[in-house]
Amino acid sequence: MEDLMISPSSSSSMASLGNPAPAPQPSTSCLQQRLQLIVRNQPELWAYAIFWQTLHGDAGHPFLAWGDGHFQSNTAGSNLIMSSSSSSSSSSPLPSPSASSGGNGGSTVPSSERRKVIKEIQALIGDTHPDIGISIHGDVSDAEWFYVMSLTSTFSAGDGTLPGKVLSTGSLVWLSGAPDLQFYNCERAKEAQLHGIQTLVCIPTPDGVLELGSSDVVRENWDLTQQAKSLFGSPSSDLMVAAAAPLSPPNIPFLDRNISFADVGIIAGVQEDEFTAAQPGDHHYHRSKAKTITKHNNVSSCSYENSGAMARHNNNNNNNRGGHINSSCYMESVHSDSDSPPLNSPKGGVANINIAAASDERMMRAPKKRGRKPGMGRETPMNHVEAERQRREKLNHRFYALRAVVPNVSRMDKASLLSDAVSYINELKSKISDLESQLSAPPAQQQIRESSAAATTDSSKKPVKLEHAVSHAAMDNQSTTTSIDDHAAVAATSTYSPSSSSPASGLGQLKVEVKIVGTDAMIRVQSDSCNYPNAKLMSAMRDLQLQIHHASMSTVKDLMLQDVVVRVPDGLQTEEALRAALLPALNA
Amino acid sequence: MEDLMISPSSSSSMASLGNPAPAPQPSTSCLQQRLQLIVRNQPELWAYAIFWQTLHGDAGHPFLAWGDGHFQSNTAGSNLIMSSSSSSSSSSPLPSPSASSGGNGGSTVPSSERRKVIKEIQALIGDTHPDIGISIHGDVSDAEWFYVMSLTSTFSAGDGTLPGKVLSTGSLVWLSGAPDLQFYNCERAKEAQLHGIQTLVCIPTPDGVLELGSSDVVRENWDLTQQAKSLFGSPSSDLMVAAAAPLSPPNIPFLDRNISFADVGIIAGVQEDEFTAAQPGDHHYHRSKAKTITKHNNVSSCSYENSGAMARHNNNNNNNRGGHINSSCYMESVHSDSDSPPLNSPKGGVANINIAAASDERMMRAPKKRGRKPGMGRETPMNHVEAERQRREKLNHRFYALRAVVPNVSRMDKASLLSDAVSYINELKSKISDLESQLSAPPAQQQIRESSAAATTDSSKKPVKLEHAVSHAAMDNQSTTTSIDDHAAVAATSTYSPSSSSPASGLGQLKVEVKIVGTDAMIRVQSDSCNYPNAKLMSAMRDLQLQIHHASMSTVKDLMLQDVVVRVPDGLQTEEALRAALLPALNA
DNA sequence: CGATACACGTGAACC
DNA sequence: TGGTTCACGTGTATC
Repeated sequence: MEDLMISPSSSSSMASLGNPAPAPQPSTSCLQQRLQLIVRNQPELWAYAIFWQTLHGDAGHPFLAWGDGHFQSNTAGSNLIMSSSSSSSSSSPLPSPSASSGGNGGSTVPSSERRKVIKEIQALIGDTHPDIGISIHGDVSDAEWFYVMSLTSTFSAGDGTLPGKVLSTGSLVWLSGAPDLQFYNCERAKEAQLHGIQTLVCIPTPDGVLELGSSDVVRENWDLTQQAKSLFGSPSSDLMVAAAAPLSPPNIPFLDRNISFADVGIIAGVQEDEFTAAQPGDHHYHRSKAKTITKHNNVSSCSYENSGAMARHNNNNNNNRGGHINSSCYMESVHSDSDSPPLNSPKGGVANINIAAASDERMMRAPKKRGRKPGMGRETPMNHVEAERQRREKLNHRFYALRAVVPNVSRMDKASLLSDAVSYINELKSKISDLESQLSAPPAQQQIRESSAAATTDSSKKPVKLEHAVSHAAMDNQSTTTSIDDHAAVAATSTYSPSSSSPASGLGQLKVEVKIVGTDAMIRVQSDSCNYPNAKLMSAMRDLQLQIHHASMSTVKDLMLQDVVVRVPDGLQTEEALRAALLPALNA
Repeated sequence: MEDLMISPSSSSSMASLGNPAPAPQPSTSCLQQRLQLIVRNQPELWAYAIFWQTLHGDAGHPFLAWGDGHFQSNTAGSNLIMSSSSSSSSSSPLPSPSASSGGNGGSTVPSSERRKVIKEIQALIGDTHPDIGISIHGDVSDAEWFYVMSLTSTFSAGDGTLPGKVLSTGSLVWLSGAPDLQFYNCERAKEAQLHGIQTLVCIPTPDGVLELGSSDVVRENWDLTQQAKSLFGSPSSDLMVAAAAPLSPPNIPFLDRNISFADVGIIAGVQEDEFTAAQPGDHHYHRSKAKTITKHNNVSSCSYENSGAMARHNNNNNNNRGGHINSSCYMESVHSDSDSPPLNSPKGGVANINIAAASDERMMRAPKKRGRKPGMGRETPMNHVEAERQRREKLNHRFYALRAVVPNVSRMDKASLLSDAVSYINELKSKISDLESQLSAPPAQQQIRESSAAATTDSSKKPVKLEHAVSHAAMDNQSTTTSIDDHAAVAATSTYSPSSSSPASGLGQLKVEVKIVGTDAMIRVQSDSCNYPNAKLMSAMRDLQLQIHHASMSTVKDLMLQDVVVRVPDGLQTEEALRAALLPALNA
């Protein structure tokens, strides 16, 4: 069943240069089969799979629209299928599903009405594209409703939506459990959670984003992502899948150790050359640049019948000077380890459609759905390298995730990312304290903020580095420029100039002095006694997570003096920073 | 001159088990010589070296106190030396240097007064331990002042201080340049920067932390760290130093390729066994546990005269089953790669005194002080492994930095850290958007957010996710989200079980007394210091519109005392009423 | 060609 | 014991 359609159409030859407009997407029919395959191929129960395909609207700005979908009904035979191959290139986002369903939560829509809406959508879609079918069966569950309503959704790259985020960052997102969905910074995740989806996964592919949803809590699963990548990542990966389809992998034993690696190397070389021309893969995803057909193929083992022994890899490149081999069984298969290459790199890349050869030997594991292979000799030996690989990949995904939420990643390497994340967190912290202090205070001068809020999605790759302040953050960023200024002000002087900011407060009587001595900081605040400056200060300090050693405040007439000794927090180690963090709260 | 003192005293035999109390530290005299040696041994100008030695206070919690120090005066002959071998085991931190110098910045203290203070300290130290000497010469520079004042500092492991951080993480910290110091999350770094220190390095050792300071900007330097490790990390590493002293590697040619790696393995094995007994090394520093004498030796190549052939490494371990060898020439030298073992791991370890064998062939480079060895043909070969090592270290430091700013790091591994950082950032973002939306909205009922904000900072690991329901959708499709968020927010506030998380907190220890005398009320609150009871109290009083006359709060360990004198409000004229009005806010 | 960055396989240590 | 994490050396790609 569902033998893979080999889709020669998506040839990798287009990968080198980005001609963004028509976006080489896999053919829809093949898409459908792939979706079904990947959903059914899992041991877990997945409710649906949606392929969001990358389209390019005005100005070439990419966005995601429904490419194809498959709903796996839990009642046996009735699967919901909706297809729509790139209806148009219009960039105007369609109304979001929830918006169209009115203000109330989607789960309150009765099933009958849902069916009606589905039919309407069917008609609508069928209008633009005839080769689709929506088979509606008796009950329209919450998940189905969510699935169907997704048909009208589009997501622009880099916005706060989950697929959009995944598209722009190229990093996989795996939300499992209602809390994950509920509190992930994404509307669609919450929507899904409201519709009973417990696990939501978005996997970037060269042509778009594959989304999977399940009503169960499914823990992050490497196999699935690999299967997804092999199915959607590489156009000719189907070969692999076809070969892998049989449950029991071909029993090329090769169980003798000490195999001459020269042999393997030769095999690898042959395979490699063969595929190097056919399917260029690039695994250096984070480099943008229209990449040439570099690749990084690995010959990986497979085999193991019931054996828990995991396959091993032999990492070699074009020339056959293979490395050391100390593993056991090998099956010839090409492994190009590209893990979720971000489609558009932040730097410059126009060519955000690069084909990643993601065929991996592991996708043939658990060919249909089987949990554990119990008996097995020899699993430790190579399990390790495999596990390590998995660990690396997980770590990398975490890096991608971090990269997704941290704006202004100056350089794309991990170290910069980390330090940028640190500074960004500090920035956010101070901004929060700023805001909260302003909030807790009477709305005196409020016009200061309220600046941008636009400029979100434009994700201009390059110029981020400067004015490392606002925006670009994709999701939030509507925030203010003020905090930035604070940071900038902090930069230079060690001896803080008392004036600096604080111009807004109007009445001149606020005075804040910060002195850091050792690990403690002394904060002296002189202010007007009205409007509860003590509460402001304490709240601000709480928000800054300042641990108070001692505090004392006195009111004389309408003047309040506050002296506080706190432990210097990690994030605000300079007097200027501390003062800057406290000030807005106080004159709010 | 200053030939290496072989210090047989610090035998590695004590390394196996951690008897925390008297902390087997190297003898002071040896310490002093080592400090001098390492300072003078560098091509760069280092102002001082301080060895912070690990002591164990109450409950075995380790902290760092002055072990020994050496100040390298730039004026030739007058070096400042202060020694103090573990004056006591008192855990109460001494007053920080700046605090003792009064409220103004340390750099403003006149030199004469500095000298006086130094003398005082000298007397103080001399009292507890007679065998120390502080030689004060004419001018007391800023750096000297900083150095001297460090004498009274202690740092507890894991706190925000630099040595403490290094002690707890076991990772080297190298801050070069004023900005680095200024913005590193550490008070001492900033203090140092204020005193003209431009480069601050903290190197973990088995017995403490070695700190080096320089008035110049010194780039991260592997030689120094290795020398430090060999001097302070491994007791018998000096053997290696002596053997390694000759600059040009011994010209054992071995230039024929295809060398039998069995030979190398044997050599390695011999060397290994020899040193395994003598100097146990552990390079897995981040695991605490009283470690046995495991090691991880590598036979590394060297040689390569002018030949363009790159030297390659053969990585093998105890048993000689070496990996692939395709390199050329080898020189036998044991390379035990231990990099800066963290003394106490965050997890459990009591035994944080483990000896790390840090003998490395590289530490013998630049034997006295010479910058570049020009002749050195071929630096690329192992420069690479070196560079890679440095890169790893840098990355790790970034990780530590991230760990420092991200609260609630569930587990200590990198992956968890990253994902926690992501969720934390998202949390912050959502909070920001929440606040901003609230800010832009009319300040109607404001107490709702108040509570949500209150729940934020408490460090309960898990339930962080619950709070921050609101907003965060920010830009896309806020239509449906608002309702959801409102729901969530309402739920949060209403249910909002008192104390919410905070299970760890003191529980029953909240005590509130209210005494009304005349028109004033005295409020005494005794509570656990966590979760910012001061902010709670102040906010509550603001909400009750209590005009504060005077307030004072102090924190002792995890207990906070707050005394407030307020004017009795109109609505709450009885002590009971006032107390009842305040109570819920306090145990919220 | 040097510097930098990354992934990989591997040994080791901890649960 | 097995799963998991880590650092290391190495090969390689990119700038």
